[in-house]
Amino acid sequence: MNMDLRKGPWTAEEDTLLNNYITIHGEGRWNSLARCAGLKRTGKSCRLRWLNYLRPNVKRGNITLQEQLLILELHSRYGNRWSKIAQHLPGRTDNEIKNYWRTRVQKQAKQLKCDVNSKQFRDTMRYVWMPRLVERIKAAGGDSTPTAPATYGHHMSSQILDMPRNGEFGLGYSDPGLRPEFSGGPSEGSETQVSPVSDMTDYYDFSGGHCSDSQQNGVISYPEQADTSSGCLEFEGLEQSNGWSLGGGDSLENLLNDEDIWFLKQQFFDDF
DNA sequence: AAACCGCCCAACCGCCACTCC
DNA sequence: AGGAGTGGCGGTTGGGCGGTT
Repeated sequence: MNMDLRKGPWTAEEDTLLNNYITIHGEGRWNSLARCAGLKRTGKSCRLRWLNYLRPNVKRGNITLQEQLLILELHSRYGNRWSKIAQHLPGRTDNEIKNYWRTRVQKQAKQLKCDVNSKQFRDTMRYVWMPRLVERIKAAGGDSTPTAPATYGHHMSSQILDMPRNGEFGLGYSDPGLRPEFSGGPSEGSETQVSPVSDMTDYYDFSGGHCSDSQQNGVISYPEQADTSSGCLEFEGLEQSNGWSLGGGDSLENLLNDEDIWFLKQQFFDDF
């Protein structure tokens, strides 16, 4: 009924109005809040703006390696339940995680010409990207000691990062209500930062590096996966036949170059 | 220099669940 | 019980921007 409701990008004035009102009166009852604050917006719009942008401690951009790993793991568990995933990433909104997934992860699936929900793609994430993320977090986060990266509580970090040498991989949340504790705001300390456009690439290195500990003998066991028919995926012979290895890199964008895509198709997507 | 293209992300939309009267 | 109002969630869109031709 409201004829002059505004849509589209928020102005600085609107942000100020919303911020000031919530500072004084608190959030909630969004429709009446919008009216009382003098905003020509729907309650929904106000709520979204507050939760995704104005709310204190909200983090935007620079999704860390640790956060990437968490997102991948949590998505394998929860699927597209973004708000559920966001609960484990303090300061991150469901919207941002959803955007991250669509722009970064789904892009890789697209390059592989497979469905992002397919078992093949999930396996690629689990057995290739995630172990590589763990390695890179370890490498960037410091050393081989149990010391946690700055952004994680020790409980979480020990679960995520102390990947057993026998190649088992899994975050192993023993507590379903576990929430990793980040030490501070964005861009702090030794937190492993990645640029918004370099998230998940560069984990493949076909130039001839070495296979990681997590993939010794070319076999990765993944005992915690209940939703796949096999908990073990063979990487045997990959290096020999293709010179494939999992060397380091700095960004995921280059993770799947043309050769990588070709190779992965050969290995995992032979229905092409 | 300008046109084009693809990516990113803020914001909107539709649906569903919950609460209150 | 049921209808209205509201909140929350996942999917989708479109504008801005940077890179490329």
